[in-house]
Amino acid sequence: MEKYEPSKIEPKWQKCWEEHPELSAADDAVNKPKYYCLDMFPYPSGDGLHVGHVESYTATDIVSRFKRMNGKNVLHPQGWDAFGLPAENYAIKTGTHPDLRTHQNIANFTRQIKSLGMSYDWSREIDTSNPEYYKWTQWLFLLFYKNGLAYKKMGKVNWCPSCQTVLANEQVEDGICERCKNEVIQKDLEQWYFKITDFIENNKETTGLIEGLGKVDWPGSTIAAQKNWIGKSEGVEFKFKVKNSDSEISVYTTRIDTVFGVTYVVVGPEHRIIKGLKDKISNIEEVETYVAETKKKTDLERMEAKVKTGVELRGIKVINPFSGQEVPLFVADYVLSQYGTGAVMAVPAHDERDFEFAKKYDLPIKRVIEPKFIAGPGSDSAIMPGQEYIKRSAIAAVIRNPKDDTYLCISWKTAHMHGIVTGGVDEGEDIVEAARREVLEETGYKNLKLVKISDKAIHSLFYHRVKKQNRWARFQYVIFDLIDEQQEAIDEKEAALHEIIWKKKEELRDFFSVIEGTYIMNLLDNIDSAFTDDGVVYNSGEYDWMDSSEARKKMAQWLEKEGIGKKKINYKLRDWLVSRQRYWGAPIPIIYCDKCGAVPVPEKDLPVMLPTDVDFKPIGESPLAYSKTFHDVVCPKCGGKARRESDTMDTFVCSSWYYFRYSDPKNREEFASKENIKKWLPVDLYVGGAEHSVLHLLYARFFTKALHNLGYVGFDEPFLKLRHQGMILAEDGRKMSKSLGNVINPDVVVKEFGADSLRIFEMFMGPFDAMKPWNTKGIVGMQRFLDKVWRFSETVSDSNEPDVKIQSLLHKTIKKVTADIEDFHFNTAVSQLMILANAMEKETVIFKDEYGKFLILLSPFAPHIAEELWSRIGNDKSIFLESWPEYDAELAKDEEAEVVIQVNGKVRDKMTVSADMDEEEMKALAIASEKVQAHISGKEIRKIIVVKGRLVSIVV
RNA sequence: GCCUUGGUGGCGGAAUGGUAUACGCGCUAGUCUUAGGAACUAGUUCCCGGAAGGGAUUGAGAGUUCGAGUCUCUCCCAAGGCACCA
Repeated sequence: MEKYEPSKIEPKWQKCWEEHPELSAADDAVNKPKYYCLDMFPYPSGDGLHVGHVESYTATDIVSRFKRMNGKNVLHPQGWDAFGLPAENYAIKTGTHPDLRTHQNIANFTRQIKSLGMSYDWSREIDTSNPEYYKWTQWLFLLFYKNGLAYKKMGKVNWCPSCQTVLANEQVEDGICERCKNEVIQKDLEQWYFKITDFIENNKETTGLIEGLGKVDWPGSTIAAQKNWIGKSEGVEFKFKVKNSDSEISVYTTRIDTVFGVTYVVVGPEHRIIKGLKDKISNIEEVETYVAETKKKTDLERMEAKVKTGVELRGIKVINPFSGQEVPLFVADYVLSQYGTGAVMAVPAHDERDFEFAKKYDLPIKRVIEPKFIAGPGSDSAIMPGQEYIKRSAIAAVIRNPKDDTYLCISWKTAHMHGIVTGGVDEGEDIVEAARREVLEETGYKNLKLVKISDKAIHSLFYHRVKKQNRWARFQYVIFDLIDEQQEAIDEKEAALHEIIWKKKEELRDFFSVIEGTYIMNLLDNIDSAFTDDGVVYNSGEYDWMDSSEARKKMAQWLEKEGIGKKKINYKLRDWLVSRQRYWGAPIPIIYCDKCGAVPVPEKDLPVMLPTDVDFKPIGESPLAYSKTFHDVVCPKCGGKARRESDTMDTFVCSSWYYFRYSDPKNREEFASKENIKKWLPVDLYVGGAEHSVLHLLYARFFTKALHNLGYVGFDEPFLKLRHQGMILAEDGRKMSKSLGNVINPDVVVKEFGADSLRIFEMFMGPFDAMKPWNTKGIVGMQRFLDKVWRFSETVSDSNEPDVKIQSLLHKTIKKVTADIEDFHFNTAVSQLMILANAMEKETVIFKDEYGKFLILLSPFAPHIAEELWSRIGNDKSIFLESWPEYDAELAKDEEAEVVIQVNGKVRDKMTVSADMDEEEMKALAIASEKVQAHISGKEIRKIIVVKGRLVSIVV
């Protein structure tokens, strides 16, 4: 038999599959259950395919082939996200038209993908820069426009001076353009927006962007990232009255429970109250100078400023509606004008920013929240007397509050760890005994009962607060409550305890303050940080001793009753800015007429074609504006002189709906027909990089929701199941990058090892979603494996006398590989195939049926070699027309099982018995074992646990 | 700081609460070969021991359990996302 040479067989089968497109085509007509398996379509960059592309495309190829063999009508398309800045920048540099460059790149990508044996339905290929495609991008823009979801407004926008275009908030990272890494500045410009904020919450029948995340199967991190980006916060908005004036200042807060701690109010520099109260502000010049200065700063400079700055509006006092207290008013640029009301109530004791500011300007800091370490009955951190004694989960202190029958508990471990107990534990002494001893010395009580308490509750008290100060507090005293084993005695003991506490009150004052019968640790008398957690409210009038959450509820009710405020929900997400002043994108289909204003281009005139007579140099305005053929038009409404909108759309608009187009890529009447959308969508499996966790996925969801809301589609989440491939690092553990010269080119790997080896290797490297380093030596192992499979095809025999061992392993493999593909555990699927191959190789004869089934299992992973060997064992049809094998639970069973015998949890012997031996028999055999006898003889057997076919555990 | 995901041999990694280290790489020895390579065979978590055997071990500590990599709690570390959003 000749050697396994991938370079010979792979091109051969690729050609054959190309001649038989029905093997990978999605059939609109057939009435089988559908499965839509989608890759995030690539941007065809000049660098060509990356090993990361190979990883995700192999995964979807495996799933697609697997689903087809399981009788599904699979839609597995590929296309090109062809518009975008790199091609345009390349054009500026070299003078090559972006269209030409893009299509060269697409040709290269296509060649590379085909060389990997991917089973795409190429008849559905799409290209967002093709007028047949962007016609519908424009049509969707107009659909949104007509329904009030696309609008133009003047506003502060992110402007990248280097790219010479505006950017969406999502494309700015830390004030830096994510593309070119230059600083982004703020500019006032009139721009187009999509109303994505209409869909944050449910909108009529359409599930909102937040709630919809609850019904999709997506990675937790991506769901979290989206929620985080939307940034929903629930709070209240209410008014501070300005003293001696009709003016009011609305503030927004999520922590109304801290309102009695307000010591000043701050407005952002753009707040209109500054103008409104101009006459009353005694230092107006100073204020105006400050405002002017902050306006000059970029967002980046504002954020980078280490020290908070601000100016008091002298002569102005505002009144806290809860306490009636008068507090000063400040202007400071740490308050964001765009968020909430642009004004905040400042609570330095419980907000880090306010704290910092108050320290700097020497403003009062008033504490109104204490950490909650007194647990009420029913709470899981509350421990009531009479609970069982638990051996090592000691306590240090239990103090009862007789007023409401709650207990303060301090765990021994925690107390000791933090130096609360000074006595310490002697070497080798039991920690619980140490506690008893110390208590005894302190109090003279003997019948101490130790109770278990939640470390978590303690944690919030000691660790959290103390660590924030970057030092460990040390205590000199400890008070123990005594909970006697006799319930009756408790009252008496309690009295005694209180006596002790009161007696020690003087000494204790340093760290316990006594408030209303509740002992509150006064650790932070010298506050050097804000306490920002929820806790118990005090110094707050009628709200005293409520939990933060309860106080928030009651305070909001009061505000609403008084008519000074209301509950309010705020979001960080703003509307999506979609216009770009660049050439290589889909033109916005709007015409401006002096008479009629903005007029949508009539549908029959779509697409608005990108002109070719332009210079690409970015000049701060779209290059389209200088195309005579493009710019000057007549108004479609009145026939008068008019000009076209010269901006193009953000490329994310093009990629927000492409998954619809695949269902009906050649439709000239609609973006996709209703039947085809209904037939194929939503997408069952979507695979792509985690870098799209926020932008693309959020925008695509918005498009689907908008189309659902307008009645075009019957579902409101486009991607049911989403998986991200993990990043593949270079061999040195660093990111692959051109500048480091450590990029692996798939072409080179295919040439040296073959596409099948590359595919299997990328699947075998580790969990699909994990970051993993490349290792060229590792591919050798894959080649050896495939070589082995190739070699032992020689031992295949027509006879059908099954080998029990191989048959059992084969069925186990069918079971595991099937489950692993469903679960995206490709690495263990490959490993299981290797185990089967290793076993088959050791046999002198392999039966054809078993070998064939093995090849079918291998085929989605390594399609070329599977197809080749399949034909070599006498099949004339493609292996991909076979059905996926089913496993037989009976055959997968082991006849014999190796049973482990444990004594006190340690493995002492093993025995091989028949798999269905009953428990009594196993017990008897286990006890009879010599090695076991050595460990149990002379001892009493207390317990025996038997797990059938697995183990016997003997406890002595 | 917050959110998310992780931490297991020399390396990538595997393990429904039930033999930790499957599978692959690497390494060691051997077979074949003029030689190198390839291929094949055996071995390979660590410590003690010639062996039989024993002990330790899944970032650290504790808890639940006959039994914990896996469940609970605390701490430490790493990666990624968000971040002056009140």
